[in-house]
This record gives sequence, structure tokens and C-alpha cells, in this order.
Amino acid sequence: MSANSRLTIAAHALAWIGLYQRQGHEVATSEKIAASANTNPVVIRRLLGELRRAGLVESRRGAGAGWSLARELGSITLLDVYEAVEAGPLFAMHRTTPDQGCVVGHGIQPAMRGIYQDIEETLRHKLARVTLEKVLRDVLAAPRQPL
Amino acid sequence: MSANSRLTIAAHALAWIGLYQRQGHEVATSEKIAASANTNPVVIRRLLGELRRAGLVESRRGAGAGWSLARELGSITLLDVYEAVEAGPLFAMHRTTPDQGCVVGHGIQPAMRGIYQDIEETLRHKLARVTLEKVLRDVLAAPRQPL
DNA sequence: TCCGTTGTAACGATTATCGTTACGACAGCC
DNA sequence: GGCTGTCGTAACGATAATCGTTACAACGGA
Repeated sequence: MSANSRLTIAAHALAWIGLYQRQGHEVATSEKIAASANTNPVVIRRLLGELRRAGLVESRRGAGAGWSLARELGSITLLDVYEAVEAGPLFAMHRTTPDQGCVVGHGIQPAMRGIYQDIEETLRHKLARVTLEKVLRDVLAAPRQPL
Repeated sequence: MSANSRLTIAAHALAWIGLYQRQGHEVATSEKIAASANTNPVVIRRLLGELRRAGLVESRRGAGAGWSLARELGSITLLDVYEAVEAGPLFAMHRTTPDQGCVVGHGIQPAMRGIYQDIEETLRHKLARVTLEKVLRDVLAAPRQPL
């Protein structure tokens, strides 16, 4: 499975913005977030743009511009983020239509589709039970680096 | 998520071999399976090779060669197949280490790791509850093509 | 010895993600 | 009104995974 870090980075950005705002700041810049995630600001802007389209964050342009949460961390779930930044289904069908003249070729797609739908439903339920508030709590609970 | 058809094709191949053997045949060839899945025999051989390494199928070479099940369809689960053909974790961490001097950068990976492990555990439980026997049953239950 | 199939290497096509550079658009501020 | 900092987005290359394909050696029964 071509593992995807988009959900991780998006959660990172949201947690970062949330903590930054609790520290009294108005808006967060993609450059500061990118420094924390150790990546390029454009990568952050692209991801946050998808989160904005999903109504999770807002952006201001012009001088003193940046990003802010559109909703409380406690009301945003990983499912919201997942649906905003992850495209397709977990598992794919055949690239080309199987032989419909074969019993297996004819019945395999309906069979797998039902199984996959059940699994993805479960995945969504799990993701929906984790708020970004909890993510930030877990982040802050990580043990400090010992000197 | 770059959706993956490997699990689908592997399940297809196993169901096909299982049905073929119930029809009285000894071994199945990669060419026949590939015709049903509408793909190339080498793709099938590669996937079945991974299933053989996992102890799910056996292969014979020489004349009259081909593939046969190493275990009953009822004792093979989608989790067995998933572990045999799917490589990495569902979700990935950052490509580069986040800024350890930042509170979020320092705590995000442990936090997400815990969440992801929980989700993957759930996925495995779901996959483990589906046998290839059930897959074949679902395949055969698909409505016939109306003429 | 012959022949059909596996086992596997090699290559190209396709696709997704990521990093990077570049630049126009925007809005507050002097 | 111009300056400045940031967003928004296009464009390109690098990387990696999967898939399809060709090719060929290895094997083993007839």
C-alpha cells in the first residue's frame, strides 16, 4: 500500500494552529507550520486549502495574513480531515473488467464491493471517534526529550 | 490513497482455484486465472508467488504444472491474503522528522502512531472475519446476467 | 528429447505524492 | 498610492508503487 502521509500532515497542521491560537496568536502562517512539520510551505498551503474547502479552517490574505481554525478542535474529527484530504477508496477493483463469461469473473466485483464497503464503514467510525482536541492532548502528553 | 487492486486480484485468484478444484481439476494455470481476471499471467504468477510464500497455495512445475490450494478456502481469511500481498501500513508518518524543538513536532508522531495502530488493529479484525469460503459463496450468489 | 508451465528479470507506462521555484492576487499599513 | 508579507496556484522534476509486457532459464512429466 502506497502509504500516505497527508492525513498525518493535515492533523499536524491543525493541532499546530490550535495550540498557536491558544497561546494568543491570531493567525498562523504556512511558513511556521512548515517549519514544525519540516516540509515546504507550499505543501502546507495545498493541504490547508483542501481543509478550507471542507470548512475546517479559514485563510486571510494581504498583510498579516495566515490561517485560523473555522471550528473548535473538539468539533473536528479525523474523519473530517480524512474526507478532506484523502481521495479514493481503500481498496480498488480490477483495473479492467474481469471476464463476465466466467462465474468468478462475473461475481467477484459485487462480492468484494460489499466486503470493502463494510470495512470502510468501520474505518470511518473509528476516525469519527477521534477529535483533533484529543490529538492535541496526546501530542502534549508525549514525554519530554530527556537531556 | 493510491488504491490497490492487489487484494482484489489475489482473492479473485484464490476463489477461482477453489472453484476449479471443486469441479474436479487438479491444478490451475496462471494463464486461465489471468483470463478470468482479464490481466497478464505474469501478474497472477507474481501474486500467487507471494501467497505461496505465505503458505496459502502450492505450485508444481514441469509438464502438467500449475497452482493448487495449500489450505481449505474456509481456513483462509482475507487477513491472511492481506498480509501476504500488502506491504506497509495504511497511513504514513512524515517523510522527514518533524522539528523536535517544537512541542507539536515532538509529540505528533507518538500521538498519531497510537491512533493508527488502533485503526489498523480494527481493520485486521474485520479482514480476519471474512474467509475465502465466504468470498466464493458471495461470488456464486451474484445474480446471473439477464439476456 | 520434447513441451507446457513456473519463476523471475527487465523495461516502459501510468499514477500519486512530494518538494521546489515562480509569480500573480490580495490587503493591511505607512 | 505604493510597500510588503502572505496566500493561491501553476509548473516541473524526483521518487516510488503498481501494472502490463516481453523474454528466457528452470523444471519435470510424457
